Amino acid sequence: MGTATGAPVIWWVRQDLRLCDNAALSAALATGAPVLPVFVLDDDSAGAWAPGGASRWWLHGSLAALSAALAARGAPLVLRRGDSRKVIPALAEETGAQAVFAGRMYEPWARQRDRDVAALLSERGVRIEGFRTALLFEPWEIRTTTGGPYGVYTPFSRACFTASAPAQPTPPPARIPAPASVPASDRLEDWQLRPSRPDWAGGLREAWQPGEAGASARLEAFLASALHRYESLRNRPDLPGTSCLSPHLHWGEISPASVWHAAVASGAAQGASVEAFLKELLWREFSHHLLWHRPEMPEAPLKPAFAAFPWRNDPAALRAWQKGRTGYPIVDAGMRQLWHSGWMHNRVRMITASFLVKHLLIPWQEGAAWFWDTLVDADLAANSASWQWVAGCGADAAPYFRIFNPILQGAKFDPEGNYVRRWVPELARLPADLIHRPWEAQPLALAEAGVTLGRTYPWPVVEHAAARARALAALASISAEKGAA
DNA sequence: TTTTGAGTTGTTCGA
DNA sequence: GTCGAACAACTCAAA
Repeated sequence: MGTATGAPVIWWVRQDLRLCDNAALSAALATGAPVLPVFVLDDDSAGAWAPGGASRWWLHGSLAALSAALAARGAPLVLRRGDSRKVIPALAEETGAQAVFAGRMYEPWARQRDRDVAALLSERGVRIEGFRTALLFEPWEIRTTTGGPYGVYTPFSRACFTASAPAQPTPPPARIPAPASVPASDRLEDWQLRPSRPDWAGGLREAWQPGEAGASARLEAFLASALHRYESLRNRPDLPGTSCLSPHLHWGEISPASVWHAAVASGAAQGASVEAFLKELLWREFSHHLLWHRPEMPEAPLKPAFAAFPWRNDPAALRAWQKGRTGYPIVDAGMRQLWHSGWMHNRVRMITASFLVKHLLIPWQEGAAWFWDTLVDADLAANSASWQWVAGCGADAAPYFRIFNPILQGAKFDPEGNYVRRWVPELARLPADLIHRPWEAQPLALAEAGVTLGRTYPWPVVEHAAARARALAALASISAEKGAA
């Protein structure tokens, strides 16, 4: 191991805000040169897919945590803002760096940007190397027997289980040799990633601890208390049955390989629950697989027939959905949990998304845009793939007749009504058998619970049976047979 | 090339 | 109240 002197190499930190199990960082360290960690806030390149409000709040915390962890190991984090096509080559020039190491990104805009940056660096004789830091498998590694990409989840997951297991995670470096001269950095505070006027982030602060330490703590808590019952309780929004790792995984504060191996090692005795959890990690992989092979996925339906779907333009209904005022308690609870905490239980994401798309016939892109702005785990691959799946226009999509009944779903997965009570407090005093359908309650029962429909809580914006019939008719209008007739 | 079985997460209706 | 079938047609993946 030589001493760290001379020109540095750049570790370009992106969605891999961690020191553990980071192949890009390891490769930078392996050169023996001083390492300069750099993060670029590149809203220019991301365009419409720049991080939304909740994601920016998270990013601030995660960068602060990474900066502190790096400082403790002797290396300062350099922050720069602007188009990476300018910032990265300029930094290489300024520091004399001959190499740049980065974790790969898979968003279409990021792929284009990274190609451009590589070309610009190449002109200057600087090399850039990409590493797999965000996924278990590269999207192009998993292939069907004929060599093509998968379009159906189950065979994709089987191929992943058959492929060689992801490598064991590597420990964090004890020390990171800093360059003798460190270029100027922006102040994180000056980026104003956190809201101030008004400060709406109180619920986020309560719920989350961004950063690598927070990610590890969340994983440990999940392994200790919920993994062994994951298969049965993961659908219960009223109970802490899920891992809540999604934002940590999105920002790369923990590697999917770390999560994979921890689950396998800790839950060996509860095979079914471990397998159910690993399959969720593979859904994340599948989303990236789809985005890689179908880069139009965030904007356009994967099934072309849906271009002719009779979507409605209904700003008032969209607003009611966004604000949790649809009159369907399980839907409103989910939308308010999202607004308050930046996160929503997966079961409720399906219910609320189905409601927007099928009961209200509002384009899935509107829902995806709202989630993009409000979720702390907003991820282009997962968000786009999941909305398309619910809408029926995606890969392996839900059949046309699968229209969630928000009353039945509420009764089935929030049987005591405690999830609704938590997020829709004006209904808290209704008994469990009425809380998911307050409009059917007798006047006396409503009065005893202090509920006045239309005043303390809205009437349903649409009637379920009528909305279901309307959705089925809309779907029939784009079916192949109908189109040919 | 052709064939075959299958496809995350559901609801409703009628027996 | 419970239970099983119907609900389209299509595409995918593998044999």
